[in-house]
Amino acid sequence: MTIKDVAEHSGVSVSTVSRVLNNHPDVSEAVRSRVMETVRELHYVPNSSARDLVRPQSDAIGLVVRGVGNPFFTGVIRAIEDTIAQAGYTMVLHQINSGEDELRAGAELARSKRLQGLILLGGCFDYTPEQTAALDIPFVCCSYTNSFGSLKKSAYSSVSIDDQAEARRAVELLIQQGHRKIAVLLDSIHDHSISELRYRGYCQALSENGLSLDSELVAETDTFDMAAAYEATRRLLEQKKDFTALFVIADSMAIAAIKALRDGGRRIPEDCSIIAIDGIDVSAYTVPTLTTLIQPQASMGGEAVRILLDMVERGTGNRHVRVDTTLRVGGSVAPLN
Amino acid sequence: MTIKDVAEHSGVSVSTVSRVLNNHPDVSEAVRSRVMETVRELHYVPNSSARDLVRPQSDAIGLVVRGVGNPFFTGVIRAIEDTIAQAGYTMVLHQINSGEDELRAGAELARSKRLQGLILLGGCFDYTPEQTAALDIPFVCCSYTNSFGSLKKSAYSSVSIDDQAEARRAVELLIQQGHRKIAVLLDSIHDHSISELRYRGYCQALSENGLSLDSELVAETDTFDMAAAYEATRRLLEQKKDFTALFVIADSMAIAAIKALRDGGRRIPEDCSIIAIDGIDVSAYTVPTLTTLIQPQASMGGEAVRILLDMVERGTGNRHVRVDTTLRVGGSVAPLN
DNA sequence: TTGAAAGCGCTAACAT
DNA sequence: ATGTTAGCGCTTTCAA
Repeated sequence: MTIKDVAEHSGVSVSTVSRVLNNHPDVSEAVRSRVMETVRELHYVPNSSARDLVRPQSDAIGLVVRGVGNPFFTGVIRAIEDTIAQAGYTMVLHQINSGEDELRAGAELARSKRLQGLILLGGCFDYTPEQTAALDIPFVCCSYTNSFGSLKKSAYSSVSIDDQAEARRAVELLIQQGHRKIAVLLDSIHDHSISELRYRGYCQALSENGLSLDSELVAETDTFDMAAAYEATRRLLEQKKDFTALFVIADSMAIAAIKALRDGGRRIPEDCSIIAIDGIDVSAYTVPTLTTLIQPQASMGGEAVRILLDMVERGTGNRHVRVDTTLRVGGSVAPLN
Repeated sequence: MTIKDVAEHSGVSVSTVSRVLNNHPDVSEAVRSRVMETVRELHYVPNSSARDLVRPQSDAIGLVVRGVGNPFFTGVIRAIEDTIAQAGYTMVLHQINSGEDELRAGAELARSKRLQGLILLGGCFDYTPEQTAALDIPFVCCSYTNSFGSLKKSAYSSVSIDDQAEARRAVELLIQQGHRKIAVLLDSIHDHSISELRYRGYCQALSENGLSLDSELVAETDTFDMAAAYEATRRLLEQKKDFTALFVIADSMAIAAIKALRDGGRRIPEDCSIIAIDGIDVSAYTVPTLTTLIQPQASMGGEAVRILLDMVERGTGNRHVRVDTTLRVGGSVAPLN
């Protein structure tokens, strides 16, 4: 079932069918409707490989996401999709899993779909110039930076929060409430990624406020999943450490931590305050509502697209945008009694 | 940057480059390494449109998902991806939004990627034969059926739970605990979809147990989002209806309902029991843990792939598989005191 | 307004 | 072991 079949079936040439399919004006109404009729009848769908192959360039913007299931990403993806569509472009989403290399995936997507630009969501923080060289189109890192890599600032674009500063802010909010024994729940202190940055902010807040770091109050999960977060929190409790507050580096982990604490007999916030960073939808429905620093998912997505389109359309250079979080005052933080 | 550039740059012909790229055995080691070197140097990535165009057929299985953000889907998607990979095929994921037509999207994907088969996740329950005719490859509906459409059983495959029966089971669990005033929280009683089926189960359980349907105990949200579920539950409470139990058609909505009830001063389960259907990860971390009928995400995904590959490889006919839910006994249901 | 034909980048015969 | 070449399905000049 090709355009040729449609052409023969309607008694016209392939170029005429192509014109009809692409809404070219110079086709008689009679022919147009005859062709459309055939298309319907034959359930013809154009082969987009062939289409993409021949078209000089597409209107496609690529989005490579590591883990579409990540609830934090869903809001960002929605914003990206909307902004791209509004600008008259098409979004091509490509999902990869934790093992895959997002730069290779992006490069491949760029070729195969003739992308105009690329947005990366949930990538690594440690690219080298050699790795990004494979990408010959503009790209922007959404919700992360190259803090642990060797890329020059001018070699990539990014939209992100200041992870370390925001983590520090979160921990300081706890300190301001009188807390001194503050535990932290994170993926790993050496992941060369978001977890490490936020851990630095935690350390910074402690030291700036004259508190010493107690390694027994640092709970590592080695993953971002909730079961691990629950277990790590339980272990923290078992050590009978007398922490009165907990900083969690992600909302989803905090949801599990809340349950572990309550299952362990701690009331929140009376016995233990808890604060996190992310601001995913579901964490607004915990009991008590999770107090968290909300990353502005919508504006991060929108900004990423705007930076990219500026580069694509106007040839502007790479840009880095820092966005601020917003404190969601839930009920999970209280002054130390 | 095409295969031709690579060929010229390495001083060989395009076919030799193609052979190297596709791991054909009949290439000398010297030439192979020289070509690979050039590929790296030039950051060459094959144009997959051209590739797909020329290859007789691919090893691709398509997955069209309405709303990758839906937490229920993530487990299913993971299972589908794993099973497809294990069988030596490649998964092509295509995400669509609520407005788009999954059949058209699937047909387009099938063409463009030369799919061997298609899995639909989150589609409509009311296809007509005309609509599915556009799809000329085997497909299976995952987590839904054609209950409201006119498709013959032999015209499509499906993997799903028996929505009506499972809803009835959930409500009966509440009745067995002595509850008589049972409210229901759902999307719409006339959505020609999952919500309507589960509502039927609710009605059936009531009537079979001699309970009358009270329309004031039916809360419709007209959407699946949590904010609407929260509001609808709040309204239910405001009517001061004396229900002692609540059946919610989806876990995510139940999470919001729990909060609304607790914010309204109801204790769970002492003042109000709550049960749902789905079994998403996060609902295991509510306080109390949500009691729910778990849809076996992993086996549903795996089964969908197996049905599809049977059709693709062995030419077997369409098949329909019903899977059972598993009760997760949380802490949100208690006997009527 | 329509048709003929070139060519997009690639793979796979078919030659050598 | 390597090169030459014919298409895959489509869009787009160029001619008529």
